[in-house]
Amino acid sequence: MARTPAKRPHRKRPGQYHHGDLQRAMLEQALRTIQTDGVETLTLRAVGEQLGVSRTALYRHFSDKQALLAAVGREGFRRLRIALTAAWDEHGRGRPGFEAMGVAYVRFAAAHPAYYRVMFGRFVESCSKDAAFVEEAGAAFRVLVDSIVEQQRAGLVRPDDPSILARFVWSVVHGMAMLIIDGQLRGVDTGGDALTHYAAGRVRDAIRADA
Amino acid sequence: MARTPAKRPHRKRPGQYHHGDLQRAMLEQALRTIQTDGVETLTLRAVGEQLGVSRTALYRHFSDKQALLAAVGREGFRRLRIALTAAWDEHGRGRPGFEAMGVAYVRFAAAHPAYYRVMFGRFVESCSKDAAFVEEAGAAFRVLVDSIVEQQRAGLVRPDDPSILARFVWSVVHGMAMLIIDGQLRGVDTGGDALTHYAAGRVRDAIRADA
DNA sequence: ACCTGAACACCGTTCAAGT
DNA sequence: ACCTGAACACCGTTCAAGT
Repeated sequence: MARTPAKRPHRKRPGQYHHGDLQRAMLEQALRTIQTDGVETLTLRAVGEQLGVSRTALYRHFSDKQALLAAVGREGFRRLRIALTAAWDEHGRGRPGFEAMGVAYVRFAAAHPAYYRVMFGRFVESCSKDAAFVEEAGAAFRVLVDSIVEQQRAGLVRPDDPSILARFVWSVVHGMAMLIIDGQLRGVDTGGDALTHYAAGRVRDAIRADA
Repeated sequence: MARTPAKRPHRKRPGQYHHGDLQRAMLEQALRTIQTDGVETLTLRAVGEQLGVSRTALYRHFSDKQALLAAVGREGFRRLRIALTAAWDEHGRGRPGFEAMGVAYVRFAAAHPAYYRVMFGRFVESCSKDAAFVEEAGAAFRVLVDSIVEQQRAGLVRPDDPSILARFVWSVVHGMAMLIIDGQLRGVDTGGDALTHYAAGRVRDAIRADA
């Protein structure tokens, strides 16, 4: 998976007044905080403080806290889409590629749980007003739909409506991702590897053309 | 589905000092608020105020806000389990019964989204310390596992490890439930009926013994 | 045993003022 | 244009005191 190095956003020098690229720095700082401490403990005050900037400086660059979170979620969907495309391409754009996509999806969620929580769940309601967020989420979903259409053309997948088929597969990976993130599999299959592998086989049987 | 009438918890009379059954009243009031306004807007202060009681009275009955939410989630799992058992029993404890369980699961989530959000997602971490919560969640899961074992004995379902098979099915319904609740299907299949119906057929093919 | 009221340490957000 | 500082209206939680 393409991993962007977690470079720390620079603190403002005490002397200078302007930060430089405060918008970007705030997004990165929010990301770091969310990844280490979770979304629920993210405060605008702390973000400002860690950048050596007033706690209200954020409002010059984001309309409010929700807008900051929408930007985080949007970045998450971008990374997820890249991970999915890479898996699909690198494994031959067929059944193995499709399975690799599923694995990549679950791994992304397991590796960036806080990220994933911002992308889905409870913020989405307010994020749905953010056009860029919706667009990025749609782009990620389209990778899945396209891969299904391509497999249907190759006679690998049953010729049902691709978008409902995609929503079914999405449900499976999303469900696994959430169960893993919420620690619902803790103890029996913490990372969800056994489940992911098993589900890959079941989904293959569920959607194959030659059933 | 068995629906408990949403009887409003009684306000304390201004004159009297003791409320009576404040613990129960607070749980019910929290439920009402969550169902109408969502979890994120639930405040202990409002709960107290609506019951005509001081905003700190709650601490006599719950250790903190998390404990209140754990009690809500626990009640949610109880109702979900009852709905699942009813669907399974009333449709013949076979393939139709299993499909009815799946439908009942998704319907429960769609009908009580805020409930479902408390049961899963982000609170679970702290709820996992609450023994009663964990027990109730386990009981609901066991209904699913038992139904799978029963179908395996009848030769209807492939003889894989029942618990991993159950986790796969759980992922499917949980994934659908979350997508519906988060409004991710809004516009195309808002209530998720088309998806639920389609998924039922796919899951049947995925887990059938005579594949 | 059960509840209150004031107090504490937090929030997000606004707005006039500074640079 | 960008940032600050004080202020406002909220939170959850603690704790001594009342009934």
